[in-house]
Amino acid sequence: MTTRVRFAPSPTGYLHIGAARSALFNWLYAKKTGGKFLLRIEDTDLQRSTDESTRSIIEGMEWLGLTYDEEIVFQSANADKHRAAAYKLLEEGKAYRDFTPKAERNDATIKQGIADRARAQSAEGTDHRSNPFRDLSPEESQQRADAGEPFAVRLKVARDGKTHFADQVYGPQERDYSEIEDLVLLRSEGNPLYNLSVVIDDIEMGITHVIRGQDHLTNTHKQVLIYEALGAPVPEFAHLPLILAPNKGKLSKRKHGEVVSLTTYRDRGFVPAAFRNFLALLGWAPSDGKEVLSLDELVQEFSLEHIHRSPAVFNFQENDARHWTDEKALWMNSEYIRTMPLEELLPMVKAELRANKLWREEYDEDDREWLLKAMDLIRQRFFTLKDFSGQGRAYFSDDFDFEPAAVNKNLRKDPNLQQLLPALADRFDETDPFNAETAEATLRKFAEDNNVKAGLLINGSRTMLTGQAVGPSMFEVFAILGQKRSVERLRSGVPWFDAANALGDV
RNA sequence: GGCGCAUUGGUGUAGUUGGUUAACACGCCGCCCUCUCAAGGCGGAGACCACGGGUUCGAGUCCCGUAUGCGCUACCA
Repeated sequence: MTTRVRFAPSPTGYLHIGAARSALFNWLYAKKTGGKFLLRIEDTDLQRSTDESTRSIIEGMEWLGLTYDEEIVFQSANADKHRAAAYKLLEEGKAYRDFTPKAERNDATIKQGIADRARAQSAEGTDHRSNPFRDLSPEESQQRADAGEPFAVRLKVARDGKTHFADQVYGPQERDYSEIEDLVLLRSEGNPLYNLSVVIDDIEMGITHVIRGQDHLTNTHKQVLIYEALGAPVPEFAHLPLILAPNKGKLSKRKHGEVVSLTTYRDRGFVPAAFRNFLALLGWAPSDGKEVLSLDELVQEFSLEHIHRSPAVFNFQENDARHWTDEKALWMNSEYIRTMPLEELLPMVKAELRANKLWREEYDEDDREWLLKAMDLIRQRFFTLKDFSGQGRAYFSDDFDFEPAAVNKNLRKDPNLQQLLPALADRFDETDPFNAETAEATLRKFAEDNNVKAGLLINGSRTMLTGQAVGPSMFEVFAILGQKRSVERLRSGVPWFDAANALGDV
Protein backbone atom coordinates (compact mmCIF):
# COMPACT_ATOMS: atom_id res chain seq x y z
CA MET A 1 0.00 0.00 0.00
CA THR A 2 1.46 3.35 -0.91
CA THR A 3 1.49 5.85 1.85
CA ARG A 4 -0.72 8.88 1.56
CA VAL A 5 -0.19 11.81 3.86
CA ARG A 6 -1.73 15.22 3.99
CA PHE A 7 -1.18 18.72 5.21
CA ALA A 8 -4.48 20.17 6.42
CA PRO A 9 -4.23 23.81 7.48
CA SER A 10 -7.20 25.98 8.24
CA PRO A 11 -7.03 29.18 6.22
CA THR A 12 -7.52 31.61 9.05
CA GLY A 13 -4.32 33.59 8.65
CA TYR A 14 -0.83 33.52 7.20
CA LEU A 15 1.07 30.24 7.07
CA HIS A 16 2.53 29.75 10.55
CA ILE A 17 6.06 28.32 10.69
CA GLY A 18 4.81 25.48 12.88
CA ALA A 19 2.31 24.58 10.21
CA ALA A 20 4.98 24.95 7.56
CA ARG A 21 7.11 22.45 9.46
CA SER A 22 4.19 20.02 9.60
CA ALA A 23 3.81 20.39 5.86
CA LEU A 24 7.52 19.78 5.38
CA PHE A 25 7.57 16.66 7.54
CA ASN A 26 4.57 15.24 5.73
CA TRP A 27 6.17 16.00 2.41
CA LEU A 28 9.48 14.43 3.44
CA TYR A 29 7.70 11.34 4.66
CA ALA A 30 5.80 11.01 1.42
CA LYS A 31 8.98 11.32 -0.63
CA LYS A 32 10.87 9.00 1.65
CA THR A 33 8.26 6.27 1.31
CA GLY A 34 7.45 6.90 -2.32
CA GLY A 35 3.95 7.96 -1.39
CA LYS A 36 1.66 10.89 -2.07
CA PHE A 37 1.48 14.23 -0.32
CA LEU A 38 -1.93 15.88 -0.39
CA LEU A 39 -3.20 19.28 0.56
CA ARG A 40 -6.54 19.86 2.22
CA ILE A 41 -7.80 23.27 3.17
CA GLU A 42 -9.92 23.04 6.30
CA ASP A 43 -12.22 25.93 5.66
CA THR A 44 -15.24 24.76 7.62
CA ASP A 45 -15.10 27.80 9.84
CA LEU A 46 -16.53 30.11 7.24
CA GLN A 47 -16.43 33.08 9.56
CA ARG A 48 -12.69 33.03 9.92
CA SER A 49 -11.57 31.46 6.65
CA THR A 50 -10.37 33.73 3.89
CA ASP A 51 -9.31 33.22 0.30
CA GLU A 52 -6.35 35.41 0.95
CA SER A 53 -5.15 33.05 3.62
CA THR A 54 -5.62 30.07 1.31
CA ARG A 55 -3.49 31.84 -1.28
CA SER A 56 -0.78 32.61 1.24
CA ILE A 57 -0.68 28.97 2.31
CA ILE A 58 -0.29 27.80 -1.26
CA GLU A 59 2.33 30.45 -1.98
CA GLY A 60 4.25 29.53 1.13
CA MET A 61 4.31 25.87 0.19
CA GLU A 62 5.42 26.72 -3.30
CA TRP A 63 8.19 28.84 -1.89
CA LEU A 64 9.39 25.94 0.24
CA GLY A 65 9.15 23.63 -2.74
CA LEU A 66 6.49 21.44 -1.18
CA THR A 67 4.49 20.32 -4.17
CA TYR A 68 1.29 18.40 -3.58
CA ASP A 69 0.31 15.45 -5.68
CA GLU A 70 -3.41 15.72 -6.23
CA GLU A 71 -6.11 18.35 -6.47
CA ILE A 72 -6.51 20.46 -3.37
CA VAL A 73 -9.44 19.29 -1.27
CA PHE A 74 -11.57 21.99 0.26
CA GLN A 75 -13.18 20.63 3.36
CA SER A 76 -16.23 22.87 3.08
CA ALA A 77 -17.15 21.08 -0.15
CA ASN A 78 -17.48 17.83 1.77
CA ALA A 79 -19.96 19.01 4.39
CA ASP A 80 -22.72 16.83 2.95
CA LYS A 81 -20.59 13.74 3.33
CA HIS A 82 -19.78 14.66 6.89
CA ARG A 83 -23.47 15.10 7.64
CA ALA A 84 -24.33 11.83 5.97
CA ALA A 85 -21.79 10.02 8.11
CA ALA A 86 -23.26 11.54 11.26
CA TYR A 87 -26.76 10.50 10.26
CA LYS A 88 -25.57 7.04 9.47
CA LEU A 89 -24.18 6.74 12.97
CA LEU A 90 -27.46 8.11 14.31
CA GLU A 91 -29.42 5.46 12.46
CA GLU A 92 -27.15 2.73 13.69
CA GLY A 93 -27.62 3.88 17.24
CA LYS A 94 -23.95 4.84 17.57
CA ALA A 95 -24.84 8.47 17.94
CA TYR A 96 -27.81 10.27 19.44
CA ARG A 97 -29.68 13.54 19.19
CA ASP A 98 -28.99 15.96 21.99
CA PHE A 99 -31.86 18.39 22.43
CA THR A 100 -30.09 20.39 25.11
CA PRO A 101 -30.28 24.04 24.05
CA LYS A 102 -27.00 25.32 22.72
CA ALA A 103 -25.04 27.19 25.36
CA GLU A 104 -23.36 30.43 24.38
CA ARG A 105 -19.65 30.30 24.99
CA ASN A 106 -17.29 33.17 25.32
CA ASP A 107 -13.94 32.54 23.63
CA ALA A 108 -12.06 34.68 26.09
CA THR A 109 -13.14 32.76 29.17
CA ILE A 110 -13.52 29.35 27.62
CA LYS A 111 -10.70 27.68 29.53
CA GLN A 112 -11.97 28.94 32.83
CA GLY A 113 -15.47 27.80 31.87
CA ILE A 114 -14.23 24.30 31.18
CA ALA A 115 -12.52 24.05 34.54
CA ASP A 116 -15.51 25.49 36.37
CA ARG A 117 -17.91 23.10 34.73
CA ALA A 118 -15.63 20.16 35.43
CA ARG A 119 -15.50 21.11 39.08
CA ALA A 120 -19.26 21.55 39.28
CA GLN A 121 -19.91 18.23 37.57
CA SER A 122 -17.55 16.42 39.82
CA ALA A 123 -19.32 17.97 42.84
CA GLU A 124 -22.72 16.91 41.53
CA GLY A 125 -21.45 13.47 40.70
CA THR A 126 -22.43 13.70 37.05
CA ASP A 127 -20.09 12.33 34.44
CA HIS A 128 -19.61 12.24 30.68
CA ARG A 129 -22.41 9.73 30.28
CA SER A 130 -25.03 11.73 32.14
CA ASN A 131 -26.64 13.36 29.14
CA PRO A 132 -30.40 12.81 29.58
CA PHE A 133 -30.87 12.39 25.83
CA ARG A 134 -28.30 9.65 25.54
CA ASP A 135 -30.83 6.93 26.14
CA LEU A 136 -33.89 8.53 24.67
CA SER A 137 -35.85 6.00 22.61
CA PRO A 138 -35.30 6.26 18.86
CA GLU A 139 -39.01 6.91 18.39
CA GLU A 140 -39.20 9.79 20.81
CA SER A 141 -35.97 11.22 19.47
CA GLN A 142 -37.38 11.04 15.94
CA GLN A 143 -40.65 12.63 17.03
CA ARG A 144 -39.02 15.58 18.66
CA ALA A 145 -36.78 16.08 15.63
CA ASP A 146 -39.81 15.90 13.32
CA ALA A 147 -41.51 18.47 15.48
CA GLY A 148 -38.71 20.84 14.59
CA GLU A 149 -36.88 20.86 17.86
CA PRO A 150 -33.20 21.71 17.26
CA PHE A 151 -30.60 19.13 18.23
CA ALA A 152 -26.92 18.39 18.01
CA VAL A 153 -25.70 14.93 17.11
CA ARG A 154 -23.33 13.36 19.60
CA LEU A 155 -21.28 10.21 19.39
CA LYS A 156 -22.36 7.66 21.95
CA VAL A 157 -19.14 6.70 23.67
CA ALA A 158 -19.31 3.38 25.52
CA ARG A 159 -19.26 3.45 29.32
CA ASP A 160 -16.41 1.03 29.80
CA GLY A 161 -13.23 0.51 27.88
CA LYS A 162 -10.28 2.36 26.48
CA THR A 163 -9.07 3.64 23.17
CA HIS A 164 -5.62 2.74 22.01
CA PHE A 165 -3.33 3.82 19.27
CA ALA A 166 0.38 3.63 18.73
CA ASP A 167 1.80 7.01 17.98
CA GLN A 168 4.90 6.79 15.81
CA VAL A 169 6.52 9.55 17.81
CA TYR A 170 4.98 9.44 21.28
CA GLY A 171 4.57 5.70 21.53
CA PRO A 172 1.56 3.73 22.75
CA GLN A 173 -1.33 5.88 23.88
CA GLU A 174 -4.43 4.88 25.75
CA ARG A 175 -7.32 6.75 27.23
CA ASP A 176 -10.20 5.57 29.32
CA TYR A 177 -13.64 6.13 27.83
CA SER A 178 -14.63 7.84 31.03
CA GLU A 179 -12.25 10.64 30.08
CA ILE A 180 -13.95 11.20 26.76
CA GLU A 181 -17.23 13.03 26.50
CA ASP A 182 -19.93 12.18 24.00
CA LEU A 183 -18.48 14.51 21.46
CA VAL A 184 -20.64 16.58 19.19
CA LEU A 185 -20.51 15.47 15.57
CA LEU A 186 -23.06 17.87 14.14
CA ARG A 187 -24.02 21.27 15.46
CA SER A 188 -27.66 22.12 15.89
CA GLU A 189 -27.52 24.23 12.72
CA GLY A 190 -26.43 21.06 11.00
CA ASN A 191 -22.76 21.88 10.42
CA PRO A 192 -20.19 19.19 11.07
CA LEU A 193 -17.50 19.68 13.68
CA TYR A 194 -13.79 19.41 13.27
CA ASN A 195 -13.24 15.91 14.65
CA LEU A 196 -15.89 14.43 12.38
CA SER A 197 -14.76 16.33 9.31
CA VAL A 198 -11.11 15.37 9.61
CA VAL A 199 -11.90 11.73 10.02
CA ILE A 200 -14.32 11.58 7.11
CA ASP A 201 -11.96 13.50 4.86
CA ASP A 202 -8.98 11.42 5.84
CA ILE A 203 -10.94 8.27 5.07
CA GLU A 204 -12.17 9.75 1.82
CA MET A 205 -8.66 10.76 0.78
CA GLY A 206 -7.22 7.39 1.71
CA ILE A 207 -4.80 8.86 4.21
CA THR A 208 -2.55 6.19 5.69
CA HIS A 209 -0.43 8.34 8.01
CA VAL A 210 -1.62 11.37 9.91
CA ILE A 211 1.36 13.55 10.76
CA ARG A 212 0.42 16.70 12.64
CA GLY A 213 1.07 18.86 15.68
CA GLN A 214 1.14 17.46 19.18
CA ASP A 215 -1.79 19.68 20.10
CA HIS A 216 -3.96 17.01 18.49
CA LEU A 217 -2.53 14.12 20.46
CA THR A 218 -5.34 13.79 22.97
CA ASN A 219 -8.03 14.57 20.40
CA THR A 220 -6.80 11.60 18.45
CA HIS A 221 -8.60 9.28 20.84
CA LYS A 222 -11.90 10.84 19.85
CA GLN A 223 -11.05 10.45 16.23
CA VAL A 224 -10.14 6.82 16.74
CA LEU A 225 -13.60 6.35 18.23
CA ILE A 226 -15.16 7.84 15.11
CA TYR A 227 -13.12 5.60 12.83
CA GLU A 228 -14.23 2.61 14.84
CA ALA A 229 -17.88 3.62 14.87
CA LEU A 230 -17.67 4.00 11.12
CA GLY A 231 -15.97 0.67 10.73
CA ALA A 232 -13.10 2.31 8.89
CA PRO A 233 -9.44 1.35 9.21
CA VAL A 234 -7.55 3.62 11.59
CA PRO A 235 -4.49 5.27 10.04
CA GLU A 236 -1.08 5.52 11.65
CA PHE A 237 -0.52 8.63 13.70
CA ALA A 238 2.63 10.63 14.27
CA HIS A 239 2.47 13.76 16.36
CA LEU A 240 5.08 16.46 16.12
CA PRO A 241 6.43 18.39 19.10
CA LEU A 242 5.22 21.95 19.25
CA ILE A 243 7.34 24.96 18.39
CA LEU A 244 7.40 27.41 21.28
CA ALA A 245 8.31 31.06 21.77
CA PRO A 246 11.50 31.91 23.73
CA ASN A 247 9.48 32.19 26.94
CA LYS A 248 8.26 28.65 26.25
CA GLY A 249 4.79 29.96 25.62
CA LYS A 250 2.71 29.53 22.55
CA LEU A 251 4.08 31.04 19.37
CA SER A 252 1.31 33.25 18.08
CA LYS A 253 0.84 36.10 15.69
CA ARG A 254 -0.97 38.24 18.20
CA LYS A 255 1.91 38.08 20.60
CA HIS A 256 4.92 37.63 18.37
CA GLY A 257 3.96 39.21 15.09
CA GLU A 258 5.62 38.53 11.80
CA VAL A 259 8.43 36.25 13.01
CA VAL A 260 5.98 33.37 12.98
CA SER A 261 4.78 33.95 9.46
CA LEU A 262 6.48 32.02 6.71
CA THR A 263 6.08 34.80 4.18
CA THR A 264 8.20 37.04 6.39
CA TYR A 265 11.19 34.86 5.61
CA ARG A 266 10.55 35.07 1.92
CA ASP A 267 10.14 38.84 2.15
CA ARG A 268 13.22 39.33 4.25
CA GLY A 269 15.59 37.57 1.95
CA PHE A 270 15.72 33.95 2.95
CA VAL A 271 16.77 31.30 0.51
CA PRO A 272 13.91 28.77 0.55
CA ALA A 273 16.25 25.80 0.81
CA ALA A 274 17.95 27.37 3.82
CA PHE A 275 14.76 27.99 5.70
CA ARG A 276 13.51 24.55 4.82
CA ASN A 277 16.72 23.07 6.14
CA PHE A 278 16.38 25.05 9.35
CA LEU A 279 12.75 24.02 9.79
CA ALA A 280 13.65 20.37 9.32
CA LEU A 281 15.96 20.64 12.32
CA LEU A 282 13.22 21.79 14.64
CA GLY A 283 12.16 18.65 16.44
CA TRP A 284 14.12 16.32 14.25
CA ALA A 285 17.76 15.51 13.64
CA PRO A 286 19.51 13.14 11.27
CA SER A 287 21.24 10.20 12.91
CA ASP A 288 24.72 11.25 11.81
CA GLY A 289 24.46 14.79 13.13
CA LYS A 290 25.10 16.46 9.80
CA GLU A 291 22.95 19.56 9.76
CA VAL A 292 23.38 21.21 6.39
CA LEU A 293 21.40 18.91 4.16
CA SER A 294 20.21 19.16 0.61
CA LEU A 295 16.63 18.27 -0.19
CA ASP A 296 17.70 14.86 -1.41
CA GLU A 297 19.67 14.24 1.74
CA LEU A 298 16.76 15.40 3.84
CA VAL A 299 14.49 12.89 2.12
CA GLN A 300 17.12 10.21 2.45
CA GLU A 301 17.72 10.80 6.14
CA PHE A 302 14.19 11.55 7.26
CA SER A 303 12.46 9.16 9.58
CA LEU A 304 9.65 9.41 12.09
CA GLU A 305 11.77 7.59 14.67
CA HIS A 306 14.16 10.50 14.99
CA ILE A 307 11.48 13.02 15.77
CA HIS A 308 11.82 14.49 19.21
CA ARG A 309 9.11 14.38 21.84
CA SER A 310 9.87 17.61 23.64
CA PRO A 311 8.84 20.96 22.27
CA ALA A 312 11.39 23.10 20.41
CA VAL A 313 11.98 26.74 21.21
CA PHE A 314 12.14 29.09 18.27
CA ASN A 315 14.82 31.37 19.54
CA PHE A 316 14.43 34.99 18.54
CA GLN A 317 14.62 38.23 20.47
CA GLU A 318 11.77 40.64 20.32
CA ASN A 319 12.69 44.30 19.96
CA ASP A 320 16.17 43.44 18.74
CA ALA A 321 16.59 44.09 15.04
CA ARG A 322 19.81 42.11 14.81
CA HIS A 323 18.28 39.02 16.35
CA TRP A 324 14.83 39.41 14.90
CA THR A 325 14.66 35.69 14.21
CA ASP A 326 16.44 32.53 15.29
CA GLU A 327 20.20 33.01 14.90
CA LYS A 328 20.64 29.54 13.61
CA ALA A 329 18.14 30.26 10.86
CA LEU A 330 20.12 33.35 9.96
CA TRP A 331 23.35 31.39 10.01
CA MET A 332 21.82 28.67 7.88
CA ASN A 333 20.75 31.28 5.37
CA SER A 334 24.21 32.80 5.19
CA GLU A 335 25.66 29.34 4.80
CA TYR A 336 23.43 28.70 1.81
CA ILE A 337 24.06 32.11 0.29
CA ARG A 338 27.80 31.75 0.33
CA THR A 339 28.04 28.10 -0.66
CA MET A 340 25.20 27.35 -3.04
CA PRO A 341 25.87 27.15 -6.79
CA LEU A 342 25.96 30.67 -8.23
CA GLU A 343 23.62 29.66 -11.01
CA GLU A 344 20.97 28.78 -8.43
CA LEU A 345 21.56 31.92 -6.48
CA LEU A 346 21.37 34.12 -9.54
CA PRO A 347 17.56 34.17 -9.98
CA MET A 348 17.12 35.18 -6.36
CA VAL A 349 19.68 37.94 -6.63
CA LYS A 350 18.04 39.05 -9.83
CA ALA A 351 14.67 39.34 -8.13
CA GLU A 352 16.22 41.27 -5.28
CA LEU A 353 18.08 43.69 -7.56
CA ARG A 354 15.02 44.12 -9.73
CA ALA A 355 12.86 44.99 -6.76
CA ASN A 356 15.32 47.75 -5.95
CA LYS A 357 15.76 49.01 -9.49
CA LEU A 358 19.35 47.85 -9.54
CA TRP A 359 18.98 45.25 -12.23
CA ARG A 360 20.31 45.93 -15.70
CA GLU A 361 19.37 43.89 -18.71
CA GLU A 362 23.05 43.43 -19.61
CA TYR A 363 23.36 41.18 -16.57
CA ASP A 364 21.45 38.61 -18.52
CA GLU A 365 23.86 38.77 -21.42
CA ASP A 366 27.20 40.54 -21.82
CA ASP A 367 27.66 41.25 -18.15
CA ARG A 368 26.48 37.90 -16.89
CA GLU A 369 29.99 36.71 -16.11
CA TRP A 370 30.76 39.94 -14.35
CA LEU A 371 27.61 39.62 -12.25
CA LEU A 372 28.43 36.09 -11.20
CA LYS A 373 31.92 37.14 -10.18
CA ALA A 374 30.62 40.13 -8.26
CA MET A 375 28.02 37.97 -6.51
CA ASP A 376 30.65 35.44 -5.57
CA LEU A 377 32.89 38.16 -4.20
CA ILE A 378 30.33 39.91 -2.03
CA ARG A 379 28.18 37.00 -0.90
CA GLN A 380 30.87 35.78 1.47
CA ARG A 381 29.66 38.03 4.25
CA PHE A 382 25.96 38.26 3.50
CA PHE A 383 23.19 36.90 5.66
CA THR A 384 20.13 37.46 3.51
CA LEU A 385 19.30 38.19 -0.08
CA LYS A 386 18.47 41.72 1.02
CA ASP A 387 22.16 42.34 1.49
CA PHE A 388 22.71 42.25 -2.26
CA SER A 389 20.71 45.43 -2.63
CA GLY A 390 21.69 46.85 0.75
CA GLN A 391 25.34 46.37 1.65
CA GLY A 392 26.00 45.37 -1.92
CA ARG A 393 24.45 48.41 -3.51
CA ALA A 394 27.71 50.11 -4.46
CA TYR A 395 28.53 47.22 -6.77
CA PHE A 396 25.42 47.78 -8.82
CA SER A 397 24.92 51.51 -8.70
CA ASP A 398 26.90 54.72 -8.40
CA ASP A 399 24.21 56.03 -6.14
CA PHE A 400 24.99 54.55 -2.76
CA ASP A 401 25.18 55.79 0.81
CA PHE A 402 28.27 56.41 2.88
CA GLU A 403 28.28 55.04 6.38
CA PRO A 404 29.18 57.88 8.74
CA ALA A 405 31.27 55.60 10.93
CA ALA A 406 33.22 54.37 7.92
CA VAL A 407 33.87 57.91 6.71
CA ASN A 408 35.12 58.97 10.10
CA LYS A 409 37.27 55.94 10.58
CA ASN A 410 38.78 55.59 7.14
CA LEU A 411 38.70 59.04 5.56
CA ARG A 412 38.44 61.96 7.94
CA LYS A 413 40.94 60.45 10.30
CA ASP A 414 43.88 61.35 8.07
CA PRO A 415 43.64 64.66 6.16
CA ASN A 416 46.45 63.56 3.81
CA LEU A 417 44.02 61.18 2.17
CA GLN A 418 42.42 64.22 0.62
CA GLN A 419 45.43 64.49 -1.71
CA LEU A 420 46.58 60.89 -1.64
CA LEU A 421 43.41 59.26 -2.93
CA PRO A 422 43.04 61.42 -6.05
CA ALA A 423 46.74 60.92 -6.69
CA LEU A 424 46.27 57.18 -6.39
CA ALA A 425 43.43 57.53 -8.85
CA ASP A 426 45.87 59.07 -11.33
CA ARG A 427 48.18 56.07 -10.98
CA PHE A 428 45.26 53.69 -11.44
CA ASP A 429 44.28 55.62 -14.52
CA GLU A 430 47.63 54.73 -16.06
CA THR A 431 47.61 51.12 -14.90
CA ASP A 432 47.31 48.79 -17.82
CA PRO A 433 46.06 46.16 -17.71
CA PHE A 434 43.94 46.87 -14.67
CA ASN A 435 43.22 43.86 -12.50
CA ALA A 436 43.55 42.73 -8.91
CA GLU A 437 47.28 42.01 -9.23
CA THR A 438 48.24 45.22 -11.00
CA ALA A 439 45.99 47.26 -8.73
CA GLU A 440 47.76 45.81 -5.75
CA ALA A 441 51.20 46.42 -7.22
CA THR A 442 50.26 49.97 -8.13
CA LEU A 443 48.82 50.76 -4.74
CA ARG A 444 51.71 49.29 -2.80
CA LYS A 445 54.23 51.14 -4.95
CA PHE A 446 52.25 54.34 -4.46
CA ALA A 447 52.23 53.81 -0.72
CA GLU A 448 55.97 53.31 -0.70
CA ASP A 449 56.57 56.38 -2.83
CA ASN A 450 54.53 58.50 -0.48
CA ASN A 451 55.83 56.87 2.64
CA VAL A 452 52.44 55.85 3.98
CA LYS A 453 51.07 52.50 5.01
CA ALA A 454 49.24 50.57 2.34
CA GLY A 455 46.47 49.88 4.85
CA LEU A 456 45.65 53.57 5.06
CA LEU A 457 45.05 53.72 1.33
CA ILE A 458 43.29 50.40 1.23
CA ASN A 459 40.81 51.30 3.93
CA GLY A 460 40.31 54.77 2.57
CA SER A 461 39.67 53.32 -0.86
CA ARG A 462 37.20 50.85 0.53
CA THR A 463 35.09 53.60 1.95
CA MET A 464 35.43 55.77 -1.14
CA LEU A 465 34.42 52.92 -3.42
CA THR A 466 31.75 51.21 -1.37
CA GLY A 467 30.75 53.65 1.35
CA GLN A 468 31.60 51.05 3.94
CA ALA A 469 34.30 50.14 6.41
CA VAL A 470 34.11 46.44 5.74
CA GLY A 471 34.01 44.32 2.65
CA PRO A 472 35.95 41.89 0.49
CA SER A 473 39.63 42.09 -0.27
CA MET A 474 40.10 45.57 -1.67
CA PHE A 475 42.11 44.56 -4.71
CA GLU A 476 39.31 42.25 -5.75
CA VAL A 477 36.96 45.15 -5.30
CA PHE A 478 39.06 47.38 -7.55
CA ALA A 479 39.04 44.65 -10.14
CA ILE A 480 35.33 43.98 -9.99
CA LEU A 481 34.40 47.65 -10.03
CA GLY A 482 36.83 48.18 -12.87
CA GLN A 483 39.32 50.86 -13.72
CA LYS A 484 36.88 53.59 -14.69
CA ARG A 485 34.63 53.40 -11.64
CA SER A 486 37.56 52.90 -9.27
CA VAL A 487 39.25 56.04 -10.57
CA GLU A 488 36.04 58.08 -10.53
CA ARG A 489 35.12 57.15 -7.03
CA LEU A 490 38.61 57.80 -5.68
CA ARG A 491 38.48 61.28 -7.15
CA SER A 492 34.98 62.15 -6.04
CA GLY A 493 35.39 62.33 -2.34
CA VAL A 494 36.26 65.89 -1.46
CA PRO A 495 33.22 66.60 0.72
CA TRP A 496 34.13 63.85 3.17
CA PHE A 497 37.27 65.64 4.20
CA ASP A 498 35.55 68.86 4.95
CA ALA A 499 34.88 69.20 8.64
CA ALA A 500 31.96 71.49 7.98
CA ASN A 501 30.47 68.74 5.92
CA ALA A 502 30.93 66.21 8.65
CA LEU A 503 28.31 63.60 9.07
CA GLY A 504 28.49 64.07 12.78
CA ASP A 505 30.92 62.61 15.21
CA VAL A 506 30.07 59.01 15.21
C1' G B 1 -10.68 20.81 38.25
C1' G B 2 -9.48 16.21 35.21
C1' C B 3 -6.48 13.74 31.70
C1' G B 4 -2.19 13.62 28.68
C1' C B 5 2.80 14.94 27.05
C1' A B 6 7.50 16.89 28.03
C1' U B 7 12.12 18.28 31.06
C1' U B 8 20.48 17.15 28.47
C1' G B 9 24.92 24.15 28.55
C1' G B 10 21.46 30.53 26.22
C1' U B 11 19.07 27.85 21.66
C1' G B 12 18.62 23.40 18.25
C1' U B 13 20.07 18.51 19.08
C1' A B 14 23.31 13.40 19.87
C1' G B 15 23.55 10.20 23.61
C1' U B 16 18.20 3.85 20.65
C1' U B 17 19.62 -2.59 24.65
C1' G B 18 22.38 1.24 32.02
C1' G B 19 29.53 1.38 32.18
C1' U B 20 31.62 8.03 27.72
C1' U B 21 36.54 13.02 30.12
C1' A B 22 28.23 13.88 28.55
C1' A B 23 29.20 14.66 21.89
C1' C B 24 27.75 18.06 17.69
C1' A B 25 25.67 22.71 15.53
C1' C B 26 24.21 27.97 16.36
C1' G B 27 25.53 31.88 19.60
C1' C B 28 29.53 33.93 22.93
C1' C B 29 35.08 34.74 24.05
C1' G B 30 40.31 34.30 22.44
C1' C B 31 44.29 33.18 18.95
C1' C B 32 45.97 32.39 13.82
C1' C B 33 45.17 34.36 8.93
C1' U B 34 44.90 39.60 7.34
C1' C B 35 43.96 45.78 3.97
C1' U B 36 38.73 45.85 7.09
C1' C B 37 34.72 42.63 8.15
C1' A B 38 33.39 37.93 7.31
C1' A B 39 34.70 32.99 5.94
C1' G B 40 38.23 29.27 7.32
C1' G B 41 41.69 26.89 10.99
C1' C B 42 42.80 26.25 16.20
C1' G B 43 41.40 26.82 21.22
C1' G B 44 38.10 28.39 25.39
C1' A B 45 33.95 29.55 28.68
C1' G B 46 29.21 27.46 29.40
C1' A B 47 25.26 21.24 31.68
C1' C B 48 26.02 18.76 39.37
C1' C B 49 21.63 15.64 32.31
C1' A B 50 14.47 19.93 36.37
C1' C B 51 14.30 18.32 41.69
C1' G B 52 13.85 14.26 45.45
C1' G B 53 13.89 9.31 46.41
C1' G B 54 14.79 4.36 44.96
C1' U B 55 16.69 -0.35 41.85
C1' U B 56 21.95 -1.56 40.66
C1' C B 57 28.76 -2.83 41.66
C1' G B 58 27.37 1.27 38.31
C1' A B 59 21.71 5.70 35.92
C1' G B 60 21.18 11.29 31.48
C1' U B 61 19.55 6.23 30.35
C1' C B 62 15.05 1.80 34.55
C1' C B 63 11.03 2.66 38.68
C1' C B 64 8.24 6.01 42.05
C1' G B 65 7.15 10.86 43.66
C1' U B 66 7.47 16.34 43.28
C1' A B 67 7.95 20.77 40.54
C1' U B 68 7.63 23.48 36.20
C1' G B 69 6.05 24.15 31.19
C1' C B 70 2.87 22.90 27.40
C1' G B 71 -1.46 20.51 25.26
C1' C B 72 -6.42 18.67 25.38
C1' U B 73 -10.80 18.96 28.04
C1' A B 74 -15.78 23.77 23.26
C1' C B 75 -22.44 22.91 19.30
C1' C B 76 -13.37 26.27 17.90
C1' A B 77 -9.97 24.28 14.38
